[in-house]
Amino acid sequence: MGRIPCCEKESVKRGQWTPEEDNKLASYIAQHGTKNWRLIPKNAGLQRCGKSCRLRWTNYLRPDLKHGEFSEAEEQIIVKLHSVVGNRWSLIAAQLPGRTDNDVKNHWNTKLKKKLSGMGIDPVTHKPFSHLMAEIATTLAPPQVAHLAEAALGCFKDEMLHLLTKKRVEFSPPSGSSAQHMVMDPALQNFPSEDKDGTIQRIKMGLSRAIMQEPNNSSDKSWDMMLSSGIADQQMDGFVGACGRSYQAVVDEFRYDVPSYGNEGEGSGWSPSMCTAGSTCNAVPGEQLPGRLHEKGDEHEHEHEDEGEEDEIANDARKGDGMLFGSECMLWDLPDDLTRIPIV
DNA sequence: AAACGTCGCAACCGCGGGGTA
DNA sequence: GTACCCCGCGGTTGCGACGTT
Repeated sequence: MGRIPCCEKESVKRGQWTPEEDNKLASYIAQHGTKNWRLIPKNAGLQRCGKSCRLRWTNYLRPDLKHGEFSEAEEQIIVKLHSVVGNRWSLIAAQLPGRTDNDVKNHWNTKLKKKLSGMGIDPVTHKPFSHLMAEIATTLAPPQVAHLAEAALGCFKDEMLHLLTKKRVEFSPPSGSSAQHMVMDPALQNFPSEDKDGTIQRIKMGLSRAIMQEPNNSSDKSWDMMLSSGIADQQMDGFVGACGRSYQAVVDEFRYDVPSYGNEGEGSGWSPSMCTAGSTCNAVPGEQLPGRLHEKGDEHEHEHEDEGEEDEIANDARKGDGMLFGSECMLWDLPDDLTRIPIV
């Protein structure tokens, strides 16, 4: 027995709302409120189903809605709350006055996910990619670690390269399983011309560093930052209550899981200072670091950068003093043959 | 200028929870 | 206890706008 449809599909209009329909709905709700959505379209003279009306009202017509760009503070709140509750958009939206769950969800899917990925942070777990790799790698024997590095290159390179070049580059995973078989497919043979900024080198270094990196200790910093960078205590109380978990549980999860999204100082929350909590990174907030991945809008930023950049990266790496790859600091000490990508 | 690809937003869909008779 | 109704939620899709070739 199937569910009874909310309306007769044949008799209702679907698709974009016209200004006339908006007016009818808005003026009806202004007079009668939003009780019983099933009756609203009928009474308002609309050929729409109640569900469609509710959606239109809650996502677009409501007078208290904020339209337009998300502020940086809002973005930080979304990211932080998402790291605690995941895709519970309504919960997250409830902490952002004037924003709907649909807004938040769309913004997350179209912007924030990419932003985090571009910073080397897995948008699902909110951990740096390198952490995920390191967690797996610590349980593996050295030969398996080599395989992991290889697999990781296969998995991440498409996304990474797309983010960096804004071009879809199709690769097939290397067919061999050992590091010595790490020969890129023909598509990559053409890549060196696009690797002027050392993209491939960075990916190689980042992944291999990731594997060698010790999982680091978390700190209280991220939580403190969260409270100080946009979410008031009171707001957080409400949120913690709404997500059905104890305050301490949420705090603990933040302390354990979340990289330092917030500001180290007055700089932007999205600055390169978004290093892993407890990392040794000593990056200066706001300073453009060599390993930072590009964002839309600064795609050409590094086009003509100092040619000594690669040396600088290598030096940093040798010193082990926390060069930034994506968003965090990693150590570099993997044999060349595990990471070598032949560049023709 | 046209064709094609990508992006972002609005809207839809199906499921599940809560309330009620 | 259960059947039904209404509503909210999260995932997905459609389509116009915009950018690139």
